[in-house]
Amino acid sequence: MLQQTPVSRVLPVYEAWLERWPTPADLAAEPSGEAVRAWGRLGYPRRALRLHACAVAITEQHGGQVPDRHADLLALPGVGDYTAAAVASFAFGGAHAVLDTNVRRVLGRAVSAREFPPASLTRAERDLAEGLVPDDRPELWAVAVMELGALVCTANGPRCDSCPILDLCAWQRAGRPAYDGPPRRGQTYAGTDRQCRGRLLAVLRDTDGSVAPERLHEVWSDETQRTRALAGLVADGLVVERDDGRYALPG
DNA sequence: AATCCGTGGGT
DNA sequence: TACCCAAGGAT
Repeated sequence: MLQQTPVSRVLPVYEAWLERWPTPADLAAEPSGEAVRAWGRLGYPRRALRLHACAVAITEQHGGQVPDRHADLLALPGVGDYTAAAVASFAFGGAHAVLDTNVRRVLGRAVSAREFPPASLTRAERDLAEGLVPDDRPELWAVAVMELGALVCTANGPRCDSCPILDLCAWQRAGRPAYDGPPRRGQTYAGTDRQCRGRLLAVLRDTDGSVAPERLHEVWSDETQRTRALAGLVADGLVVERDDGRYALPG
């Protein structure tokens, strides 16, 4: 849930989710469409599908227990290098470089004197991060660096006056120079397939049972784009077309 | 390697 | 008002 989504928006959904499905087996026993519905408006609903698939994999292949090894975590649906490292470290105390957007920014500033990290994770960043993971209580290091980035060393308006490592920050020492790398393109959204998919799925999510195609027309009039987006949702497994031509979340 | 994939709060 | 971007992953 936290992938590309702020903590404050995740928390209420997370609480409700765990109350309804306390264990992986509980979630695995449900149709994937229920996960998509319960995902609500967190965004990137394919994550809901993958989390459901993840619960199935844990139930069927790991005896219902979340695996503790990085390689096993990495093999789970929707779990990439960051999430595998985060779970292996936070939950099991493993020594891994937990490289999320916050950590990349903190290390980029404190060590490399750059306001923002490169657009994509570089080998140099990984080498640096791995070299900093301590042997003793590595999970404390991981959570500390991440929280520092989330609460103090923020992307905009960093609270440098209350930073605990200000005296060893290379970016501070360099006079906090502004970012001068290639422009990081912003995501336009209005009129995109993403927006269209979001509108279509919202109709399905907020409706019990199935909906007629006409209901989808109401939220996106451009037929070419609507058809393409709907086909994409079906291909992703987020939506199913029934024999009677109506649409529904996967049952 | 570059693109695609949602949503909403902050500025 | 328009940006910016947030505990990324899959292809």
